[in-house]
Amino acid sequence: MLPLSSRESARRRLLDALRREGPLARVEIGQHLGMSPATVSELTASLIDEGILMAEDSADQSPGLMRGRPKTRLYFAETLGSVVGVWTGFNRIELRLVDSAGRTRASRHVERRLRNLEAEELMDVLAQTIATFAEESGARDVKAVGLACQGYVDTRDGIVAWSPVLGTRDLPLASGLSQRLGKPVLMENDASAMAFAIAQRNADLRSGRTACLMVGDGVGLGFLIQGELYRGARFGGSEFGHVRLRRSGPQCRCGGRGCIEAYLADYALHRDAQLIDHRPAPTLLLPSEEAMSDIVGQARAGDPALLNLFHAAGEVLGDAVGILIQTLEPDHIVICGPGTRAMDLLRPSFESALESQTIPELRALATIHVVESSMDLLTEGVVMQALRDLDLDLARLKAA
Amino acid sequence: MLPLSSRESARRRLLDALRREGPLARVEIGQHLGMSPATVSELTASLIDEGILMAEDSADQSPGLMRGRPKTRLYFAETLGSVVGVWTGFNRIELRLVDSAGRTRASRHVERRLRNLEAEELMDVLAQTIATFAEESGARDVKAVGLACQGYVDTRDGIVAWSPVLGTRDLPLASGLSQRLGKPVLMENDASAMAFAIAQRNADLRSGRTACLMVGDGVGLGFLIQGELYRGARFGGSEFGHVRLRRSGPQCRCGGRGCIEAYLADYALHRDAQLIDHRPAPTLLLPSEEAMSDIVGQARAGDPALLNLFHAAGEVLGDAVGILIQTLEPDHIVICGPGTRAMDLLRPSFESALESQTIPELRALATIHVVESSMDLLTEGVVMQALRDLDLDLARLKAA
DNA sequence: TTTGTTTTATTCGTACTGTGAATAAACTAC
DNA sequence: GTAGTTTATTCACAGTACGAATAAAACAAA
Repeated sequence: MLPLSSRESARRRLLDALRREGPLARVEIGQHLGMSPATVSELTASLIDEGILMAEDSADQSPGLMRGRPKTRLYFAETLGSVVGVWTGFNRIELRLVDSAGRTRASRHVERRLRNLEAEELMDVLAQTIATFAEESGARDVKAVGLACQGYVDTRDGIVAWSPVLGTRDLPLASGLSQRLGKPVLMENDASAMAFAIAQRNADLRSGRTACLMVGDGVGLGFLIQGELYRGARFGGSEFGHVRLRRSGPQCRCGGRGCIEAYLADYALHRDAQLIDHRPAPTLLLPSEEAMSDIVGQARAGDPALLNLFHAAGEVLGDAVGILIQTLEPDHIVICGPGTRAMDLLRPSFESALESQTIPELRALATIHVVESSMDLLTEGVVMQALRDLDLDLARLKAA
Repeated sequence: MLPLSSRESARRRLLDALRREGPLARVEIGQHLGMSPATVSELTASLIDEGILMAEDSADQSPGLMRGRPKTRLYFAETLGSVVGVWTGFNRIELRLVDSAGRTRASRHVERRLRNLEAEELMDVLAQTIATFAEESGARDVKAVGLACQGYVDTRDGIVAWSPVLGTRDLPLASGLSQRLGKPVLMENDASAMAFAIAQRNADLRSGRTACLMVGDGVGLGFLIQGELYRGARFGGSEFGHVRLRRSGPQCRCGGRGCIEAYLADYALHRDAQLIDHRPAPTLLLPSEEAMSDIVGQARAGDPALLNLFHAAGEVLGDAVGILIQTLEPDHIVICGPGTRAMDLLRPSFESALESQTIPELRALATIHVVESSMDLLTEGVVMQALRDLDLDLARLKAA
């Protein structure tokens, strides 16, 4: 939250690089980050001293076909413990156990719907689910929990002001879980977490401005400036999916009408597909991947009513991206999440809507990346953020 | 453009404070900026050495009712020269001559329409206008020119990709004028310039995130993070006015339909008011302030058709602010420009549209400021930016 | 085995920035 | 005058980063 000191930021960049790239020798770190060998030596010396990093045993080297002094790679100490990342979707909870080096040790998803629960019960269930997962994954050293969900998430105070997946408003979820689990709990908006995870895997996206539109269960936006998440006044990202694009459009889970989400989200497409067949409108649950594949398959086979649905959705996506381009002028636009499964169906109307909304000079600025990512990548993002927080805590602990 | 070194940023903050507050003693600078007296002494010593600042003669002090060593205030050296700020509107050019301390020495506006001119002629006319103004204002020491206009302005290269006020596309205006005037020319999007000027006058707006929506000739957005203009990938701010909010709304100057501007800008309100009276639709010129006052007056008197116009405009304004809140989550929203003259008429529908689009928690984040500002404030913003650039150039010159 | 060659890592001296504390300066009050 | 008060400068020091020199650890060649 508070601005990082020069040292802290160098330290963070160093540890970030090690998590992304795996073990690196000091020279390599210097090349990656543009630091002098002297600086890298000094930084790594204190990180090793603090027990965060370890130096590779020179014995276990790669084949002996290289000249010169061999590299000694640095890696994260196992003793640092691990972090559990959690995503709570509409009727599913994704869990991931990650060690301090950023390697996934275990992952699982649990079918569970939280919306019908009271605040206390909800937190009990969630805490229990996390604890069970950690135990059954054989983790004895969980240092923190990172939790992402849709909606307005106050990342600083760990309060969910409103979320379509929870029944209650202004829920102090972080403190509630923290109490139950005896560990710090860090909250994040889900689209922000996804944006961060995707940027960790693509260096291009970590330079300039990247707007990451996640389409799936809902529609969210994560915005990165130079690889760091943009933070608004209170809530991390923005619930961009609830921007109202059509004054009298279809019903949205937020209570409004014509939101971006009400056209593009899985639940919306599924609901509208059911309505075409005159079947009873389903509840607003997250439809299964099979159900969605089915709809996409029928549309690809030429079902005209379904094609219309995707046409309208693509148009809304084009308008949404147009707004982002005109407001933020990003260098990169990423469209990600399960919704990309139908990108071929969305594309024609997406592109024509985008064209009709922006001048060519502006459109040419942003590279549009379509990244097929599933929701479980999301837990990776929130874990990475939690790990970085832990790094910082460790540093400040030693300093005090 | 390139990130400032620690020293450069301290230096900039110091000079910014002096321009905003007028002459300050070293202690006062320290208090304003949270710097130690030692640091301020060191910084000011080199600024005085470089001839940028001067120390007040201890003789001309204020009344002798204070104890202790008297303050010696620091001020900008007169010898540093001045800067001309220019805004090109639809049929008006605003000019302002400012000295290095940020004080306005002269200002003027010229009625002139540039849209009908070819590129070369346009630049000739503009250069001539600026030169004449500078000469007639008795400025012999103009060091730079800052130029703001509506549209997609590439601030780095000084190219106007598209502007409703110019006839040509991708016009290299900065280099063209620079050649003709023999001085560096800095370009800026007009809403960005206005946002910067307004933030210079209100300290609150310089902390956190401030989205400044300028309504007048057109509709523009300037976005500030911690008092500094947000820069997109290429163009400074964003031509937010051309976000399309209604799929089949009124015609906009950009060629599209249903843009924010097509409801809110002066030309749009004026045009639609004429249409009500079945008078021939006027050309898309900037109507005079009198004509606009007339329309507002008739609406206040109860003309139902005009009230409808303002109702629709207010609704669009509410939607626009809603989008900003949901996308950027700013701490402050500023609505400024001549369009605020009708804020009383816009307000009811503005507020209901905003309410229907955002959840209360989110709406509560942003303070909405209505700042009645005319377009001539805009030249102040662009001049301030140009002065800061000059400061930096001076510093880098000395360093090399 | 010894002596280079090559690459990696550390150490050392230096430069820059920013700070607290001590000191100097410049005035008023009595 | 002298004491008191506020402002400005100086000085010693700490933190950070860097280039250059040096040390370390391997392989290659004689």
